[in-house]
Amino acid sequence: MPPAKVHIIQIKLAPGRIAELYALVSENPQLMTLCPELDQAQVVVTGIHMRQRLERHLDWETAGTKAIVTPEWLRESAKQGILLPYADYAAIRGLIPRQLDPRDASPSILTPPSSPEPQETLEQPHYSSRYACLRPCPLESPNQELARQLAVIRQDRELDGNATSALVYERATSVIIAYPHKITAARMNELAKLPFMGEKMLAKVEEYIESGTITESQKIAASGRFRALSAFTTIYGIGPSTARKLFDVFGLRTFDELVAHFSTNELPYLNDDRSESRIQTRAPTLKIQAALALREELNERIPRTEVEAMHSVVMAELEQIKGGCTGTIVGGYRRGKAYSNDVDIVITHPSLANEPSLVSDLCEKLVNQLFQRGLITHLMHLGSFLQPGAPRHPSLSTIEKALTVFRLPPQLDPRGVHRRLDLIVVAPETYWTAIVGWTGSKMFERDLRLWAKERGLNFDSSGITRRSNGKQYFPQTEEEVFSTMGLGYLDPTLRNADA
DNA sequence: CGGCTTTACG
DNA sequence: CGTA
DNA sequence: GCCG
Repeated sequence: MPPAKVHIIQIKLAPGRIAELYALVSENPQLMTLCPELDQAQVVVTGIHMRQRLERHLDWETAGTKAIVTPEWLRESAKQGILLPYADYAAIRGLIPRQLDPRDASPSILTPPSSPEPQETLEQPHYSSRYACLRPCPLESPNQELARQLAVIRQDRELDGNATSALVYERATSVIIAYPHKITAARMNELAKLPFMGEKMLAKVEEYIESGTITESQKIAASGRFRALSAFTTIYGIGPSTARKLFDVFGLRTFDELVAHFSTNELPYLNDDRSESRIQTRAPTLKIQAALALREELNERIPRTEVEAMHSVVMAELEQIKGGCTGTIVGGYRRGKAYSNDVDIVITHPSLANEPSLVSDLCEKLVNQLFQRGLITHLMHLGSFLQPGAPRHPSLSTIEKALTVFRLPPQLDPRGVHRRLDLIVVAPETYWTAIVGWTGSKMFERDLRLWAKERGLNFDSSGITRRSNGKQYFPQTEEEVFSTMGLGYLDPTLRNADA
């Protein structure tokens, strides 16, 4: 009997559990294989128990042709090394899972009344994939501490301006946190088969297993220069290059020295004071001095309840400008993080369809109104207003962003902590690519673009285009964003590919 | 040995 | 150069 | 530093 084709419905399953289930399937190839297409699956593993809920994914008649089972079936089958009877693990009351007939296992599908297109199969997510966008990666990993120590080396390379070396550690770390088992000496053989695990990386992992620490990480973490550069780059607007200059050229070591330095100096490319004399109708730009003063607040993490409060406040103001907008919180919040570093909201409205000028209008109006209300205190970036004449016309810009500093009104936050808030306004046709593009994580997005590029596509937040002919795709659901690029779907909570 | 995501804005 |  |  060929392996059973198993599809996992991610909805209603905890992120950690989803990753575990994927791992179980992958580890038992003789028993079962992953099937990214629900239509073609023989066995469907789901946490759903209600018929109506299931019917959002699968029509009732089709469901009757498959075995719809609970995750326990998968776990027990993997443990015992056999395909256990489906009927004992029915997920839905009143739907007896069908026992598979070996005869219809091999041909792809026997009765496909509702499968018009051949639709090539999607690449299935797996922790051994070379692409972060194909590795299910929950927030918590059994290898958190190892990842943390490797991340020290990565950051050191980054601070030294060695982006390429940093990238390797970033990728290796990403693979390690997607690996669903605690890495031990017994697992080294398997680890060595994973992508980006080369000679040097494995040596470091081995050292960690044996001693609990990586010498190089320890040494870096103890270095005064590393500590200073890390501290300096926590300030918004100071990156590796500026931090090195401040340390090496100006000899600065502490925040107090930074404050003194910037009370008489400003970075040249942030030194635009032309608006100073005019009456302030626009939020001031955040310059280094202000960023230094706000450093502690901006680095304070934001609990989910407060992220939601910020969203509510923004949506209430938006409703006054244009009724019926939708605004979705993306970023780390959408990936399930308990605390966020900033808040990203993707906003759209039906009337913005194919109207780039309305997109930027709405973005500007929203920012102005929030500034008038005292809610936005600083502005780092406002999307351009597509000047007639100069700009090119790659389908115009149907996406605008405003990078801001925001404070909740005193009733909602007596402390009035300054928070980073990004507002992204998009036309409805680019809504779903914007959602995927702004949900992250960073490594996930990089590999999404790399995957697309290697397949002749270009992915960005404002759409998917074929590189050869410029043909544009506008997916109508998040799943469609993935399937358009030939990727199996991954729940947002499984896109935590960064250390 | 070349490539490593993407690219406009300030 | 720094940021998303 | 690792991959193709």
